[in-house]
Amino acid sequence: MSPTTETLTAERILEATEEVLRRHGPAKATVVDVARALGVSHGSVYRHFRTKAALREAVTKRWLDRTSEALAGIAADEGRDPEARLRDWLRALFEAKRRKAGHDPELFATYSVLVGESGTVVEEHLAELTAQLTGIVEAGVAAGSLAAADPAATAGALFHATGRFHDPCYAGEWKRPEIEGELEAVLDLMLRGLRAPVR
Amino acid sequence: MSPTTETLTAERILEATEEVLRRHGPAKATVVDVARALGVSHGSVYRHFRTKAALREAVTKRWLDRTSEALAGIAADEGRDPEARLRDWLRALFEAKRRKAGHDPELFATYSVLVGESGTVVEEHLAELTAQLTGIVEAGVAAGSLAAADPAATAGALFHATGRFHDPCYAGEWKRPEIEGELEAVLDLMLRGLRAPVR
DNA sequence: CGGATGACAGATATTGAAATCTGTCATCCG
DNA sequence: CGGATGACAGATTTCAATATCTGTCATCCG
Repeated sequence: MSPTTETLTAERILEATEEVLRRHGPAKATVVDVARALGVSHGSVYRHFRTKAALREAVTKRWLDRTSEALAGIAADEGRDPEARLRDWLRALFEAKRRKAGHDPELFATYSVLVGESGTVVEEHLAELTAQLTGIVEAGVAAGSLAAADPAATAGALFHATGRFHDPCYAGEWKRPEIEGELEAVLDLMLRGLRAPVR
Repeated sequence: MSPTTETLTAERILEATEEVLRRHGPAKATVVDVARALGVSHGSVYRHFRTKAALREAVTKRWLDRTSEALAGIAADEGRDPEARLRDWLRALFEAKRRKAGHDPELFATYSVLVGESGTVVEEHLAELTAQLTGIVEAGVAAGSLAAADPAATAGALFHATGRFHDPCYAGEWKRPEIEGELEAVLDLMLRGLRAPVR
């Protein structure tokens, strides 16, 4: 089962890096460890990723992209009521984060550190999420059920106002049982404001 | 004016501790430093505060109480329109935090660390702030200008939804120029939902 | 007597020498 | 020739010895 028989691809390096990060944590995971796990020299890893930071960013991007893709399904479900989609999307974002943080806190902490390092990648991820939200708000405006002068700004406000329920810096709060009710209270307050006045 | 001539009070110890924290930062400030600054032995400090943690908590409490008192003025101004008071209170909270973080980032970071250590004290501070907010919401409900079935829950939602604009973990964001507009967008969205429907 | 002191034990932090890591590149191999 | 290698320099981390700190308490002093 010598891994050296397969070609060394960026993909295989990323998988090995995830494994090394899972095992050693963000502080102790080294490029040498990754190379060792793949049975190659560390020089070979540098052929595919210019720096250790670039390698870590690529791992972070993969992880963030998995979240985006899961949510894209809800955002794109054109058949459903936009208000319900908005609620479900924000609830799904919260549940996904909470599940990860609760199920494997160390791995979640590891990725939180990576996210803190990877400026550009994170910005793009947040832009993608906000774009999905904007799409839902626009659908609501088009259908006449939601009122928003500037859907993109409104989506931003929705995302910022729910930070407590998706930002890793609040991960400790997600264990408290009241947290679900707190999300519902924020959702109720905001959606009351978003609903188009009945004429 | 040798300080040794004055009596050693909890108050004087707190002042000296603030000074030592300001100078050395949270990691390097020791009880021995505080005693040295006061010209006494460190055993004397332990006569007034059972542990180093208790001393740090007392310093934290003083700092947090200063913020609460400044905001209490806005919350208690019964003469003004509750919606305007709500906006001003949340804006004042944001401005106070932003000013501190911008003016002396090191000191702000120091207090952020202390806040992270001082569980109970911080909980009480948050309870006090939420109580002030609840008072404003109740005044609005009483005046008929705001609609809230459960003012305390609504106040909690308002506080949670504006976390981005007062929680120290977002201090880095407060330097961006767009941040003021983002707060206004969140306030607009929430206050639209809070406003009592015109009959 | 009530409050301040400083010696002390165990816990924590600092320090500097040795080990390891990052990133490069001349060299090797299929 | 194109990709893998491992020696290397400089940066970073580890580790163990050393120093400092926390919290207690028997003792001292006004």
